[in-house]
Amino acid sequence: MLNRHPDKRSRLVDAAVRLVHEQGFARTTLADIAGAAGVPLGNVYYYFKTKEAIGEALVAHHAGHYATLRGQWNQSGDARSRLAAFVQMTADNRAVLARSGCPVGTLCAELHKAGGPLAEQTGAIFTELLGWLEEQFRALGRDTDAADLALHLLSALQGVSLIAHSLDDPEYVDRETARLTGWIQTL
Amino acid sequence: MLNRHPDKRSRLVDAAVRLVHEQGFARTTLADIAGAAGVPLGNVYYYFKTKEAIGEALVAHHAGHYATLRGQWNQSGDARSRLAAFVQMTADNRAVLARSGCPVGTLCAELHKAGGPLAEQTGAIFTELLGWLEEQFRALGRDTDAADLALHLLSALQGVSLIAHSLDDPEYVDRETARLTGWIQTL
DNA sequence: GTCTATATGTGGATAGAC
DNA sequence: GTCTATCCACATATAGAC
Repeated sequence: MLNRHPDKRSRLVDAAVRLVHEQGFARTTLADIAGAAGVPLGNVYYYFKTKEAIGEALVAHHAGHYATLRGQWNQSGDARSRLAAFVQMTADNRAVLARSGCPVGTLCAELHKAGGPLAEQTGAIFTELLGWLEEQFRALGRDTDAADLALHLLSALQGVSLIAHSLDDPEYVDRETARLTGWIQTL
Repeated sequence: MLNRHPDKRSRLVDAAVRLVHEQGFARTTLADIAGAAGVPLGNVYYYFKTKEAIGEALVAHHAGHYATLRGQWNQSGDARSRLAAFVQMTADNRAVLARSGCPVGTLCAELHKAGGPLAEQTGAIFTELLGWLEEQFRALGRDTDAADLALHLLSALQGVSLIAHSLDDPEYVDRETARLTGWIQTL
């Protein structure tokens, strides 16, 4: 990625990230993205050969975002506080989650029904997250069941995001994250 | 619902349920549904005024399906065994869940991004399920936190369905349902 | 009630001037 | 590199014969 077109290209990606989160990938048209980014429709194809190419940039954006967060969390605190920070991030996003769901979770669900290479790339974000969570649980001395605990935590957060989104009520996020935060303290 | 056209209409709904689960609602065309049901495209509009009307029938189908299951579970066993049966149903569906996700969860996610009245109708399935789960936990003597336990259980199951679907691996379902089954026994 | 043919709208993608 | 105009495929929906 030589990034020779920082302005327009990143504006297009930013617009795509926001619109796809709100409307879904299929429902978001190139005209929507171009309009939101202030770029004429035809010019989009100079930066992205196809709509799927925008999808790839989108997935890369989310993957990079979570990689950055993990890097920050790895800099400070112990494993328990890192897990708490992860849960707290979900709690802080209660309003957005109720309105549009988890950006990664909803994208995974949609792209996997469509099939194709994009689906696997999105799923990889979960794999990376599960790996990082497993490391934290292992650091807490849960060597034997670290992977299961990681799966349980991510499942609960993804599930409550889906439910809060489906019922359009951020209170579900509050209740489940409160429970998970307490659970982490008992480990 | 007078159900004066049992054959073709129910064939169309059955085909829609299957195809929408596999492909998503937006990606499933009326031609797909008509073809799978062995009905000419134009004739679909005699039974359903619009595509959204098919969506309503679809949601009603799922709502009815879960209502029937709850009715069966309510007939036998105690609350703990009912909760175990609910989790076991997810475990038994591991292969389908990994391939296409939870029919209700994926439908909720997709329809809620599209907006409109269908979104609320689908979400109501979750509300009904949460209510039933809450009753079971209350029957176990968890009066104060029954609603939170219900939310936790449904979140974990919906979340692991999403993860297993995103990573196309039924083993995630096995691991999380095993944990949840054990958890229920401790309550 | 059933089915064929088609109208209508939309969205991804391209041509080609500048 | 940029932008306008347009092509083309496809999906919902309708018209109208039978």
